Amino acid sequence: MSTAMAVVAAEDGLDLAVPAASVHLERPASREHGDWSTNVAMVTAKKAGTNPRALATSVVGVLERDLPDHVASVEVAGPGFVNFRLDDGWLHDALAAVLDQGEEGYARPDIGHGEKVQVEFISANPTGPIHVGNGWWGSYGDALARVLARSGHVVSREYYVNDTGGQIRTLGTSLLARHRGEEVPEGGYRGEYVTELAADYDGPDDVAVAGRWAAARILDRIKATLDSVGIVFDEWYSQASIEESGAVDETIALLDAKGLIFEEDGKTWFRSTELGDTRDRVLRKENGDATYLAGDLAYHRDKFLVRGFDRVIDVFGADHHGQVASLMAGVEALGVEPGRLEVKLGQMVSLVDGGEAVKMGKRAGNAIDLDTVINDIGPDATRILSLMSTLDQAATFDLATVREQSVENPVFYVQMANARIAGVGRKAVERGISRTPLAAVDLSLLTHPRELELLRCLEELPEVVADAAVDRAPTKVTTWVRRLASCFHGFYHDCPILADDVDPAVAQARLWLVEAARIGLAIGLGLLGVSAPEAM
RNA sequence: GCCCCUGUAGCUCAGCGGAUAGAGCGUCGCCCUCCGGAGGCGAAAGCGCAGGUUCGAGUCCUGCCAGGGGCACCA
Repeated sequence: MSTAMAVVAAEDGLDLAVPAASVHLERPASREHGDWSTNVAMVTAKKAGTNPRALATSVVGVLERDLPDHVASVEVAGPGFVNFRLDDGWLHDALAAVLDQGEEGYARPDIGHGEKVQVEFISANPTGPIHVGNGWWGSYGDALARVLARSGHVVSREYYVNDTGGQIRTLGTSLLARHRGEEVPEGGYRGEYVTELAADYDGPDDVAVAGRWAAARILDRIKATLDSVGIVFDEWYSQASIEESGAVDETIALLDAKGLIFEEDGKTWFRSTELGDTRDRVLRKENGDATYLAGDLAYHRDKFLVRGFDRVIDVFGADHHGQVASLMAGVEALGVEPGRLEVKLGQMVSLVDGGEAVKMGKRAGNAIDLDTVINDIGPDATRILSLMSTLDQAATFDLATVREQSVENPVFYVQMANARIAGVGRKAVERGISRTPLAAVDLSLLTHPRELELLRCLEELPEVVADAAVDRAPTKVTTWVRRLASCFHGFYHDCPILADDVDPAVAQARLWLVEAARIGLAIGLGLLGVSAPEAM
């Protein structure tokens, strides 16, 4: 780390000499190009009136007068890159840092500086079982929250419960029909769960009461399902409570004060076209009921203006795309700076099973039930699969590849690395070998390419966490975890740790390297919400 | 018609504007007197099409083609 800082300082020195805008210090894709590389010469050559290679050459000349710690050489390459080659010592220092900071302290880049951010996700209506799309986007939201929390943000996870309105009435109607042994009316909920619930219902023959009763039951089941994949919330926020509190009227009044409200056809309208929406929106219908948007605006007013979140990230399914423009317009109208509300849209997910499309379940009615998938492939596979592709990708997944513990199972590959790490620990105990204190271990004995590769991977984790947070892309953690597992398997294959003919000093250094790998895996899997079993 | 997302290897997906585009599966080879071969090593194979910006484009911009999702006083 201190080495990296020294290199950055060298780069800063250059910034003073040459005005530069987009100077990067980065890890080259190919190791032949060194450990670090900067494009400073290419970016600045034009303004400096020279060519990149010539500038790079003089830069290297300056640097070579006094090389920073751990820098073995600096050279010009390609179109004008300045490449730094480091000695292995910087990796040994990095290893010591991982071990020193441990699972709690390592890879906690403070990019949030305590920013209060709310992540709202899933928020599926309690009118039926949660489906796979919710599980996929939910895994994203949960992992994003974890990544943000690890990178210096104060995070709150929230589920907005749509426990009022027309859909709940429809649920009540459907439940009562089944309760009487009748068919569900057109447009109602026909899934088997309604029949199951109806059998237990012993309340009054009242649509509103029946609807609330059923919604509460269904919400309990949703919670149980999410709990089984480790998705938890800090807050379950009731839509009914917003409407009952008078917040909707207050919000409309706020908009009215800005001249954005008008009455027409007996309805109350929001002039959202003033703020980029495609048409104006109704907030209160002729019968006096608030629309969904009215409630949603009151809800977002509560998030920003009452509870004081600096930033709110809403994770919706792509089928809610149509809501975004009016929500954004409304939030801006309420005086919230654009940018403090981010909406992430998760594209649709489809499942196949050995090439055959998975059919929608009878139980859920019109979608693939998340519970069924979790029971099939397990919570860990459900989560890691969800986090292997980006939110923007309309992904297709094959359940057959992850159903059993098999070679082609990506979850298994990663967890196997952890099991092997634990196995090394068990074997060490068996052989009566224990780790000597780190201070007495010579980490510089780690020189095998496999060892160095593993160290490089571990050293990148803080940067990966930071990137994942900034880009709102927890999949970057998934990619890293798989790479770490790959590096570990390679190391494990080629570098015996406890074999009889291994120098005890080397064995000690390797044991500590294994411990660092354990720390890295634990952090990475923890961010993904995937368990790290010690045996398979 | 308008808006959003996507098009990367036979398949499923990764790829902060950088150098030779990666992984898993599938296909074809190789490695067990070794700590768990549930591993490792290697080969063949790819950026939808056409322009543009840039020293440099899979990545940014425009157009076209193809697929998915939206366009409510429902959520």
